[in-house]
Amino acid sequence: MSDRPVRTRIAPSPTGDPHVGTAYMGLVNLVVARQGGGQFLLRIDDTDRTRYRAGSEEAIFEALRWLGLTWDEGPDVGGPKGPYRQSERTALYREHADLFVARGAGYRCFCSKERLDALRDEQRARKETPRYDGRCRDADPAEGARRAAAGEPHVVRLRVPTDGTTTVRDLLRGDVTFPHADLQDQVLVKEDGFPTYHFASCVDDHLMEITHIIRAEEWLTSAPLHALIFAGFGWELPVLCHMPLLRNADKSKISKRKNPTSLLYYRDAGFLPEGLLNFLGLMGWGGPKDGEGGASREVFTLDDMVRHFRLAELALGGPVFDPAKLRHINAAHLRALPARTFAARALAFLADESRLEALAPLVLPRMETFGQLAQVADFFLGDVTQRPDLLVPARKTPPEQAAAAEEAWFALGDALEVLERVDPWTAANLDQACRGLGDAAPAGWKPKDVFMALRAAISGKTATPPLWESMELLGKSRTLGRLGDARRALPEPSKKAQERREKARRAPPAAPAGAGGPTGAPTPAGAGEA
RNA sequence: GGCCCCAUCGUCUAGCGGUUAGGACACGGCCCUUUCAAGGCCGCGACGCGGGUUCGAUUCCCGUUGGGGUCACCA
Repeated sequence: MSDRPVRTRIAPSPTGDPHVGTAYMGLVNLVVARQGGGQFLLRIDDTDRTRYRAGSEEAIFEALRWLGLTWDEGPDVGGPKGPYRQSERTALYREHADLFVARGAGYRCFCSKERLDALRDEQRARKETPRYDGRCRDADPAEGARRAAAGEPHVVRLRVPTDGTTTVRDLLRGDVTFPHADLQDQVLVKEDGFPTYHFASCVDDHLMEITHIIRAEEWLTSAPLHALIFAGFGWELPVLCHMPLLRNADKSKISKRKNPTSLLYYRDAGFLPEGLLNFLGLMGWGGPKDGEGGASREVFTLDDMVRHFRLAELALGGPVFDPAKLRHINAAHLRALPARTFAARALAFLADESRLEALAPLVLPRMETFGQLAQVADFFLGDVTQRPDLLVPARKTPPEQAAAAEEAWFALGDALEVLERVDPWTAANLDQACRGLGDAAPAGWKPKDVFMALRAAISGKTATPPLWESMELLGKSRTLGRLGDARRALPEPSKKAQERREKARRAPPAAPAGAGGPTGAPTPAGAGEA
């Protein structure tokens, strides 16, 4: 790491919308690479075929390009260390897995999933930390090789020393020590032959000559595993740096439940890339200290950041992502635009020709002059002021309103869950997916009340073009964003009420057929490591 | 629960042994103004707690509390 040129990377996985955390990591990694005169790479971490979402990779490219976080090497631009898509590197992983096993750093494990599940349940019942019991650990490697060659399904595991500790040096926190007793023989290659994150990432970081691994703090506890993998290969470990996690207002890890997290949302809602980047740069950092007497300045550009940012001085408290502050920073950048630039960018934001074309069939029947366009199309063109009063059925009497607000909160939550899974985002699909929502209407609500709540949430009014067409045109990120806004405009039900509701949902009295209702817990946004 | 990380105004942060603890957002007030913004001024508001170390702790150490993360053939 000493005199090699600085090389950093982000490795998002294409499992959903491009995440604001990806942009945060991208920003820091880009800045550090630029400061070191090196390269910033983009690697797509798509080793989990079950979570892969079509179009997600393109959306990541698009969002990062929009932000101006351009990569020097990546799947689309190529580079000397490619390929940069992990699914295209399987031969490399297989080769390295064999080498790893040959070196005795890992071993083949033939335990069945059933056995491991049973083991885990047992351990949990005894209130122990679930971990692999090492049954295959000391089997004869030659025997393992023979069974593997015979095509017997198996995984490859890391051989963690039975005693002692591993200490990793984090750039921001110093040495962090993990007893091996708390680690387990992690799976490195899955039964399907694909590597797990841990393995692929280490192999790639080495082969791509990454010098600084800058990633989110959630990875800190797997750092010793990675250190062991690098050591197993006899490779030099890059500099490790774990960044604090972006937080919701309640300090939990940022989530789409409590914040818009999709970069596409911020783009479509009319934030400037330089504004969002600036705001992200403020997370953990006070801005360039180039003011009077070294005063810090919190409105700055990417170039300023490259000039002044000091990774080692980053604040470690998990910063709360505050939309109000983001708007303020964005406003500063907006107001600095020369009139000419403003005009060009405003035009680009409002609508390109194809978007106006799509708008035509929805607004034409509802307008007589262009003078009425803005009024009819207001919620397509810009932000909406939420009207909590419109989210509950109009005929509810004032005493019923409070209870109805709670019902609306839950109904919007259900809608959010259903809508998140709609792909592709078309009116027909939306219609199909939301059928069950009407049937699942709260007691005392008619199906149309639920759809009126959705209408009010996306538009702030009760008279609009057809719901599904409107949602389609509005786009997924903004639709979900507004539903979330509407929900936050309502008082949040008590924890108790939420638990009660959760329980009722798990054991539905009579699930309406084809309701498509929410079943399993939704997977949290896969920001990947970036 | 085990392990790991973290801790200055409600929020983002400055501070790196001696400061009236600074700035920004938000909030409140005033000014400017035909209105609303923007802008200017003022105000509100923080070192979680307990031990040490030290002449002196927001700052260093330990503990505690609180928050967060992580414990998958997901990343």
